[in-house]
Amino acid sequence: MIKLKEIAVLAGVSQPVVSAVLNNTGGGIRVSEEKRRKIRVLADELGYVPNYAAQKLRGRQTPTIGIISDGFQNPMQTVLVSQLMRKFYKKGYFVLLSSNIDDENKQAQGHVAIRELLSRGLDGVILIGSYTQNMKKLLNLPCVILRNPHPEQHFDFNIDSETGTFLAVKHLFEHEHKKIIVLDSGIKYSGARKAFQEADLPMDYLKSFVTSGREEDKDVKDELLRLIHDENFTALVSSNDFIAGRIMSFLQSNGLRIPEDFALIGYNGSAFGRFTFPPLTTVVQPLKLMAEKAFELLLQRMGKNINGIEHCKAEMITPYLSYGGSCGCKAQVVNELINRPETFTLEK
Amino acid sequence: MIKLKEIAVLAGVSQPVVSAVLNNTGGGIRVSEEKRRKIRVLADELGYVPNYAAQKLRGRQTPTIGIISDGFQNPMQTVLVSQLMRKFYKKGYFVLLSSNIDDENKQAQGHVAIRELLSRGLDGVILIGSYTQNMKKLLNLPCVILRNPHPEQHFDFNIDSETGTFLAVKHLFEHEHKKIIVLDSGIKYSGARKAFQEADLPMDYLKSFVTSGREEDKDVKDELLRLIHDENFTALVSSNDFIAGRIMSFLQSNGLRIPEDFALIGYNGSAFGRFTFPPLTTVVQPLKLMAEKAFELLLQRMGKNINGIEHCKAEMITPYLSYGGSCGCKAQVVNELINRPETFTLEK
DNA sequence: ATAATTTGATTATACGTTAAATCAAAAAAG
DNA sequence: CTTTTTTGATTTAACGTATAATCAAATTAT
Repeated sequence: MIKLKEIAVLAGVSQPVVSAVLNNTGGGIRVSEEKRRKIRVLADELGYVPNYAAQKLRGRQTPTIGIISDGFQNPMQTVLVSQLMRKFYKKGYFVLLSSNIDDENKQAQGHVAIRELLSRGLDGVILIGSYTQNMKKLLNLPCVILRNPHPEQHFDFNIDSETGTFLAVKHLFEHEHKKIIVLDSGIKYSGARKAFQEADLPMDYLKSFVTSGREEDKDVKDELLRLIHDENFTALVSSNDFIAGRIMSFLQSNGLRIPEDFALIGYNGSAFGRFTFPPLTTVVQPLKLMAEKAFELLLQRMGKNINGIEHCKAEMITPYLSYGGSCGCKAQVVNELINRPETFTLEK
Repeated sequence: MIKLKEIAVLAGVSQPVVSAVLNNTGGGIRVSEEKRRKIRVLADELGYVPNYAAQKLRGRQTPTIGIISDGFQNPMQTVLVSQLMRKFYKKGYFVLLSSNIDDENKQAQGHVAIRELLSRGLDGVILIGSYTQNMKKLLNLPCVILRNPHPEQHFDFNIDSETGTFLAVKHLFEHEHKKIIVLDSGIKYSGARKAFQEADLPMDYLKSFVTSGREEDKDVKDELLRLIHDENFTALVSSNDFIAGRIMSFLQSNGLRIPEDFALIGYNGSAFGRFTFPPLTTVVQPLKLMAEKAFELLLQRMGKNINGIEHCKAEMITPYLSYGGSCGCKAQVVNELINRPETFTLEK
């Protein structure tokens, strides 16, 4: 790698002159126009790239944000990451991404990703997904934590899945559905329970049902048909849009009309829901909003130099419904973002 | 930020001793067990994090790979990125990601992402997607370029989309289909043409057809039904799996049976194809293979210190078919990876 | 008892950069 | 013509770390 000194020798000047020229920074140094040109040409020809380590050591800051996610395949996370990158770029920050994949297996080795990233000189960090406790002491700089699934751990923003199904079920009530299946037995199911309690409906009108959505899940399909035909369940809230789509196809191929005979609501707001027929009504996770909030909060914390972890906000973000035709509404679909159909970007 | 010298003062030793202890590195320095313990405890308590810039400047190398993609929302790219990260992590490399989003708008500003990333001390780079010419001279270190859409630019590996549709159409021939619709007018359509030429079938048996897959695309739906009912087209190769799924739903709700009345083949091998009914036969893009090849090639080039761009391989990678039931095959679906249903990981 | 070795450290130095302090020569001001 | 200012630089120092060179004291060998 070529360095300033080498350029300086070739240009017949001292090394600080080269530095001053290439950085357009005074530093009190004045250089003649002729030499400036010469230096710039040389730097270009030799392909000079500044040594970051040296610059950084000397105190020069390209303000940099680290985003550490526990994976880049989950579309929710990639949406968050993309949104955040865009925002920080616009604000003049450089963004470094890394992942703590596999760290679960290597607890002993420590959190390579975060350690490495930190040591590369960050001004702030956004942590997405799970992280383990000993990241804590490493994080002695401003950070914001998103969507941490472990309840005993900290987070700043998390999406309120419970309210998601709560809203979905309440909406189905508006379409006169009383017997409803929910594809979850955990937090999303509990949101449905709340809606039933609030509406004073008997709990056996609410069916929890778990399926992988796999092709060979034959029992599940039979059971689904039984619930519909024998027990008169008339609607279903899925745990994600893909499975909702699959169930839609399955029921349609069994002669049921959606939504006339059976109503469906998906979950996640994935763009895929705009490609079923009828389009899915779905619970949208406001990832853009979440990114926006995380962005603002991190800027704030960096300004005040607050080391995030001790001051977590633990704010829940409420999902909302996007109406396709599958729930029984007259479909009023806004097709904002369909140009990248396999992307996960339905949110308004 | 705490530094070695401060620990040294507190421990009552000189700074190099602290360095030696915390790095477990001889350097010729011997330290008593008692002081070692003391130093380690102090470092832990004070939350010492080494200054990367200084370490790097001093010559310490955590071997690092940069991956620069033109976006992290496209599932194809995130699969590539995830695969590559995993491989490099296993090999002991640290991976930094960045994106050249928005750089198109800021030509003048130069390629911030790549510049910043480079200056952070990389040993090799993987470029995914498009890049512009002046990245070239920045890239004076080993690199591998994937999937470059611009034909006038270099690449090492690219997926042969033409052969994808070629294979799909040939497969439909095996199921006795003769009149086939292809949802593309570009390179994928050209693959279909080749298959028709090879089979000596008239070109008007092949219909090119472009749709956004949008809900409101009413003309397209009418035209599709017309082609099927009036012109006896019996099969379709889609440009992606979502649209294939949407068409499947649409046709089913119009009383057509898949695959008995009409056969469908998707494109991309997205996991979503396992959630339609019947599951989609789809053209799988061998992203894992691509990642594997890129990984190997970069290691090779780093070993030999070859600066990629001048030595691009321009190797095409051939897609393959994964058989669901939608083409007419007895569905023999392997559900390897369905536990993350909205992920893009069908590949075997 | 003296020389040689081992132990446990210290001091000096270099990595590439940038900013501050300094300086010589030329130009402008008195 | 001398003094001051301006121009165009050079030299020095510092960022935090890690290694090499050095060194004093303690231990072992002769």
